[in-house]
Amino acid sequence: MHAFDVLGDPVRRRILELLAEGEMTSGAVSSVIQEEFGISQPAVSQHLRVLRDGGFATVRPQGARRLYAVNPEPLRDVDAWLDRFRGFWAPRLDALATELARGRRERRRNGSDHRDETGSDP
Amino acid sequence: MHAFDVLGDPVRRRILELLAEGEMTSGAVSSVIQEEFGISQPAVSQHLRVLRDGGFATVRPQGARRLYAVNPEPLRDVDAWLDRFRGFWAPRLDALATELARGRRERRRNGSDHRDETGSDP
DNA sequence: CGAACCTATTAATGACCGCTTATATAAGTC
DNA sequence: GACTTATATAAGCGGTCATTAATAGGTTCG
Repeated sequence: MHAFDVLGDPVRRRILELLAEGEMTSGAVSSVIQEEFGISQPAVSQHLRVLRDGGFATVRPQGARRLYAVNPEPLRDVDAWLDRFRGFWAPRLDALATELARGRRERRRNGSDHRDETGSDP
Repeated sequence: MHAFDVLGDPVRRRILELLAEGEMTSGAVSSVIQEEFGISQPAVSQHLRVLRDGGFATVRPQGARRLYAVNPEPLRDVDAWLDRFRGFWAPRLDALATELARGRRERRRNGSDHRDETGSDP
């Protein structure tokens, strides 16, 4: 499943928003989501699974609970994909800032090819 | 259809990549996509429609042709949604750069609420 | 140990999405 | 005005994904 497909679901986006604020147990996530979206616990668990499989979240068992946390890699890829559009809303000065960020990101990945990291593979 | 749903499809992402490089006629887009993905002209046309409806692209008739161009707004929203995760991969110095960009973006929108622009509405 | 949690998995169902084929509309060309 | 080109729409089908219901695997605690 592609990064954007994972993010295509509002429940999964909301879960990531929650995890962005810090580690949370599966149960805590479930509570909030069930409250907000009115879906069952298994449904939430399956969304968590998709997030895990997609590399958006990591799990760490703690007794009977499972602590979930954000794994930023795929989100960074999405961010990188957006680079090619930044010119549309970040003219001139901002460009300097994002170019800085981009260059740095580029360097961090092992001086790679940059082509189509998140892209649409025919 | 939500922004991320629109971006969930590889064909649509590819179309946006093409349009990012400049205006293109429907036909030109179709050629490339049909070549790369092996789908029909109507299929491409339908994807263009989704991009139009989602506000990702604008059209401008020119004789018999239709010129498509990127409309960055929804992409900017996606970018804004990512803000809450930037801390994960843009520590310290990069933070300055993105914070610059973010502040500027914030200011440009009419000093709004910033909450959940692209978000998952329960 | 056994009962009460906490979380994940499986199987089945329903909805939606993307594709194709067929067709419509509109503009250029002879 | 007929023919071709350019693009869009309509209808129908197949597949995929989210959800639920039922269940299973662990963990804590009395």
